[in-house]
Amino acid sequence: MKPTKVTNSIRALRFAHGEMKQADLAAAVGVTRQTLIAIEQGKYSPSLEVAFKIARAFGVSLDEVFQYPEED
Amino acid sequence: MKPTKVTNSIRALRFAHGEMKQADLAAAVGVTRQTLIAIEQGKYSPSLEVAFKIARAFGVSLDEVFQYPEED
DNA sequence: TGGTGATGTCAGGTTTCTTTGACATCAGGA
DNA sequence: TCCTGATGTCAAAGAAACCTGACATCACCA
Repeated sequence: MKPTKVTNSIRALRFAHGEMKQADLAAAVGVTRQTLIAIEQGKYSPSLEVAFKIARAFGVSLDEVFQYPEED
Repeated sequence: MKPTKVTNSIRALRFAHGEMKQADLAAAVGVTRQTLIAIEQGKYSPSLEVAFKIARAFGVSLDEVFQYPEED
C-alpha cells in the first residue's frame, strides 16, 4: 500500500485514557481490530470519517490525533 | 457509494478566497476536478490526506473545513 | 448567433482502505 | 507447565475513494 505521510498519536492517547485496549477502541470507533492496528502503526491513513470517530472516541479534535508534515 | 455524514465548507472557503475556481483548488490540492466536485458536494468523504491538503490550501485547520455530526 | 469558461454528470477502470478469518508471539497468572 | 489476553501478521476479498475521458448545461459576452 501507499506509505502515508500522516502521523498520529493514537497509541499515546490510548494509554492516556486508562490503558485502553486496541480492541476496545476499535469497537468504540466501529472498525475492526486489524484496521485500527494498521492506522495506529501508520501503515496507511484512514478515511476522514474514521479519523473523526477516533478523535471523538478520545474526546479531542482531529488535530490532536493526526499530524500532516509541512511539505510533500 | 456511501452517503457520507461529513459536511464541509469548501464552497464558502473558495469564494472567501477570491472566487477561487474548482479547477484551481483541485490543482492546488493535487486531485482531479471531478474528485473535488464530489467532495464539495458531499458525495463521499475524502481520505485524511486529501482533507489535510484541502485545509492547507486554504491555510486553515481541518475543523474549519470539515464537520462531523454529533451522533450516528 | 456563436463561442468560451465554470460547473456538473456519467461510465469504466485503478488504487487505497476495510473486512474476514486464521495464525503467531509474548507476558502474566493459576 | 498450561492457559488466557493483548498485540501483531498475513492473505484474500469486498467496498470506498480516485482517476481518465467524454459530454451537458448555463451564464456571459463579442
